[in-house]
Amino acid sequence: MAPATGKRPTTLTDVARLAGVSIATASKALNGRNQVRASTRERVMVAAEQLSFSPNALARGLLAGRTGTVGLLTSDMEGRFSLPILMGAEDAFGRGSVSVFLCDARGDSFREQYHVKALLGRRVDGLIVVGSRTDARPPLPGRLSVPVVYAYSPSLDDQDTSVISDNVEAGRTAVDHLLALGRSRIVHISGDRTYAAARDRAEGATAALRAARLTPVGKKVHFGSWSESWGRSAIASLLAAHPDIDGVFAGSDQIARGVLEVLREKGRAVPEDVAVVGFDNWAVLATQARPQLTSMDMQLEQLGRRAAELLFSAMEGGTHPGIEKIGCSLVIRESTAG
Amino acid sequence: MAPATGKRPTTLTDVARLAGVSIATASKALNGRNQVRASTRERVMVAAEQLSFSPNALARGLLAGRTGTVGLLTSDMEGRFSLPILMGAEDAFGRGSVSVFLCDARGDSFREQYHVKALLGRRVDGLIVVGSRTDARPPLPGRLSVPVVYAYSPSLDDQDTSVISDNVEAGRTAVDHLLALGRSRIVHISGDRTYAAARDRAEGATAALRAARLTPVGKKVHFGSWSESWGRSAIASLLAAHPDIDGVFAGSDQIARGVLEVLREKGRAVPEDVAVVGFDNWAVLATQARPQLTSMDMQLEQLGRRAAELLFSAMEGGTHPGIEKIGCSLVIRESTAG
DNA sequence: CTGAAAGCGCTTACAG
DNA sequence: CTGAAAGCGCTTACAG
Repeated sequence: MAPATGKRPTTLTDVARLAGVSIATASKALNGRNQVRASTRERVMVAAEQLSFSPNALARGLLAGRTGTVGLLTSDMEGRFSLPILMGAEDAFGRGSVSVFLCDARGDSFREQYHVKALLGRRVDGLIVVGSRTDARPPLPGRLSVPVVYAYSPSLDDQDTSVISDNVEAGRTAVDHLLALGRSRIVHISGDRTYAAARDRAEGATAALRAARLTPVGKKVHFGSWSESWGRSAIASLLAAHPDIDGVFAGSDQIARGVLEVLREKGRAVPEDVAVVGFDNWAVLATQARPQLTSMDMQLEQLGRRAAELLFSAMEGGTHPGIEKIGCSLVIRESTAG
Repeated sequence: MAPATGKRPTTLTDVARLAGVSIATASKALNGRNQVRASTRERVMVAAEQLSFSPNALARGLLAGRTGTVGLLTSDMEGRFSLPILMGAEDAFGRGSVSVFLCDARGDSFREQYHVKALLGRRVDGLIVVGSRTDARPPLPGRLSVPVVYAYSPSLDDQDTSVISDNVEAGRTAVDHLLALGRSRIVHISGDRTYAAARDRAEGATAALRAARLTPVGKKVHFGSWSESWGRSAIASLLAAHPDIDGVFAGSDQIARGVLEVLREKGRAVPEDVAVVGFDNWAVLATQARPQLTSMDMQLEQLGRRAAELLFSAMEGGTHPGIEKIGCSLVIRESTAG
């Protein structure tokens, strides 16, 4: 049925008729083929402009076998991870060519299947799959007809192409920063240990301490949950047992916010008495903390850009099996900078 | 060129050949037309299954004149508003039929134009435009060939279809809640007054107070910015001038968090001494506050559902000029519940 | 330089 | 019940 707002979209036939040429010539004129007389091209362009002609990408895609469309499949319901990745991917693909469409599977594998089918049915040229956590995930089932790049959360199949943040190195960087400030009574308070993100960051943090011939205060990493309330209760009991703590590496900015709050209440000055590093560099939390929070940034836009580059290359026939890691950067604010 | 991962997608022709029928019959069998013998249908189904045939939506769309695709154009870079709206829209369109693709214009009208062109070129059946703030926005330029629904942020053209949250009523609801708790020394601390959201909520709040023959403490609404730090400084100076404040309506959960923090520091018990209501019901902030924060919820999923319904109806030829308002709901937590 | 024709993958009257 | 044919809107060899 006809759309409410109007007139059926103009077609190349309309343009050709108005310009008084065949559709073949109109097509060539519009696509910059050079077997067209300048004046003819001009007439066609004017006609197209006048009718605000916009070529039907469906027809084009049908012919070309590629649609200039990429699907980004996410399960990140808050969009905290996937939107920056989407932006990075869009940037990498650039304006002129490829469009990225985002679908949300909400962590439901049935819905994921549905979206994959819908996207493939619409003949996207490739797929970027963004996980909601950094743990490796099963690859999309079935033999897919287009290349796939896994971002943020790698595929379990090491023949697939994956791009992730280097959480181990980030843990090391965070602790090295505290060490460089002269801190030596350092604790690592992190989130749910069932998350690879928690374990990886802890691994890096522990390695950095070990390299400095130190062990974490309390002799272990303190796993819990990704929440402010865990940050509060963890730091409270740690301070009671180890009043000499002088550095905290928190597994997330939420945890760090809880830590900062309790440090304030206990009268510990940050960063003078205790320096604090968070993780995620989530602006809403980090810049509004007292003091403002130093945090590790996963560089998600860059991750998205890289995912797009790898996908583009794969669409051209390239192969990139394995996991590529993107470095995280340290964003220094008041909580470690005085 | 051929995609790296493989074989060109199977076509109806492949299926028909394997089943030993014509493509016309294969098509009818697959689409449940009833002019097909049961055993033939069965053979075709098996063949399609075996080749994991997925019909080319481009070809279908070309024929049908509609693609079963809707574009959701957002400018909300954090996704806090647009992702819930996306989910609501997906739900409303249901599984079987329409897919929603999200594009991010990042508040840049050039990029918005680009995305609109890309979406229309791909022949979406309709467009949902989601703003980043509640202020009315200029309509998409040009005569579009598909219906458009504006969500969250209405179109300035009252002939367009818009769905928004009822911020005025929400302001009233929040204050009525405080009044019902017996509070009478109420302040409203809100965000940037250049935002319609701030002004609308303030209008509702003021009306509710007036209806109770009260004026806000300090005789005015306290506008500032959408941040915790503004919440902190605003409540601090208000408490100094008006120590008898017993209720706070904050224009956002971020502001409310700042308010709660200072109330704690000043030794005011919440909700016993001062009851606090926030706005947005942003789980990360509201559930981790001390005490947990009562907040107004804009029901964005419902807003998305309604936008999808209106768009669907418009695609069928219906018209719905004007602005439809979705009610916000009060989510009661400890900060007003004792 | 220009246009008639074939074809991308599908659906739908229309004959048989 | 089945299939040959036309056609959706476009592009691209191929003749002229």
